[in-house]
Amino acid sequence: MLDLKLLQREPASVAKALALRGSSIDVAEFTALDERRRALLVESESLKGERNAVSAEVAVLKRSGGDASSRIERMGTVNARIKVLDQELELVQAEQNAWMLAVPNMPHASVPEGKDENDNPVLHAWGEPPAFSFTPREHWELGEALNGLDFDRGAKLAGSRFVVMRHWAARLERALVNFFLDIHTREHGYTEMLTPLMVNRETMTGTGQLPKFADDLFKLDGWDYFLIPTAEVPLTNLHSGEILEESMLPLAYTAQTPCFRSEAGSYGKDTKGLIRMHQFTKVEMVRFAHPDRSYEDLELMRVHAETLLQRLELPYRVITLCTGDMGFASAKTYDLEVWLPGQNKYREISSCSNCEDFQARRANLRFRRAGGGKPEYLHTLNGSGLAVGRALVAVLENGQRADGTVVIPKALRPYMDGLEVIG
RNA sequence: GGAGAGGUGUCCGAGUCGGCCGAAGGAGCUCGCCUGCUAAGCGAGUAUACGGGCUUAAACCUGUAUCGAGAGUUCAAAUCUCUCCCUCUCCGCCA
Repeated sequence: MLDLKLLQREPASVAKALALRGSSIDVAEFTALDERRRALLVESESLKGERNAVSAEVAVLKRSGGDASSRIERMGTVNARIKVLDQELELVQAEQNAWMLAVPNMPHASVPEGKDENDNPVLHAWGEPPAFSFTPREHWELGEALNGLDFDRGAKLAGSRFVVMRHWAARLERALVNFFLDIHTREHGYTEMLTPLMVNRETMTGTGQLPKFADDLFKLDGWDYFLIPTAEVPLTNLHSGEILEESMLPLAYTAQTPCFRSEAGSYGKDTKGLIRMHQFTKVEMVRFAHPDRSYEDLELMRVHAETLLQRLELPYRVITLCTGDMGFASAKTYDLEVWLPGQNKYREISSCSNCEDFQARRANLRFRRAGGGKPEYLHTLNGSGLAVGRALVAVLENGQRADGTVVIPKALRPYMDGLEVIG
């Protein structure tokens, strides 16, 4: 959610910033709503002030045995008017709130301008795509041939975009999870968390999934619970409503969770393989940063994600999302794209974003500077570290050999009982 | 699922027959003093949100709201009523 005061003071510059990301707001509509809200508020509050004053007089009169009936009678009409005003006010406030919740975050000044994913500049690349003396296969061929990925049974049990992982594949998934978590907790200073996998409406609103993107979520029938699409949701909402000490910042959390996504609107995209599933595992990093230093935190988090790919010896590149390609809540995002020889292209495996105070305002995440002062919104960041299913894909496709076997990256072997080759 | 207890400010904790409660008291924190040693003493201050006034802005002044959430009764509710949520205890059930 954007700052109400900023919208009141400089609606034109807000609109300009949002236009960069291809989003338009109706400034006139906002201004009209806000002015209406304030007019109602002024009248209602002044009448309530009168009522409070008269009530005090009534109290005095009653205690001294005086007659307060005329004042009480007069308050009857005042109360009727207050009731009408407050009902109207509630409607206007609800409308304004809905309006505010539907507006995306503004891009940071350092974000390159652009229209869509074709305008995302490459920040840097690491590693060389391996050269094969044969035509590299896609991961689902390898996975099925090696009897590890069972898409047929996944479909039988649940439907399309589900998989059953067997034997080495299940083990590899767990190895990746443990490897990622170990590095984040031992070397990067993150605290490992285990959170609910379903959360309530308020939590989903705090990070921005609701109210606008309900179609992307799985909701439980008969319960006001939603399956989390990423651990970002429970982790970022962890301290909602709290006021943290400045000395506690930055807080760094990591969690591995299944992620559930309806993938509505992605029909026909990535229908084969593990790339786009209704359920996938992801290790997430979330940071609660000091607003003065949140962009340093973003660079740090990006490096944390990159470290994992380097240890796995997987070639990748980093792109900066342009203004037109960023997510709803983000002010700046880096995507890590890993090289997939089977597809012969780079595919997203991590997304690291600084949401600044956009989520903090929704979820009421604040801190107080040392030495007192008013609480301020902190900045929230989130990044994949990494998407486990896609990491498994990358390991298979990059490690494959002509005979159909797959070499496991050295860093992962301790997590696989020393196994060096699959197949 | 059954029975009971409870949800108050950063924290702990008082709120009697509804009014003088934004809320006693304590801790913590901030500032000042004192002391001269890692502690103590003294004094003052210390909620948030949204409006209005003033202002370049802030400070400041002022109003309203907030004592789990919502609704109701009343001139007036932390205090009464109802619904819901959450926590705790006991029983049942269960991994």
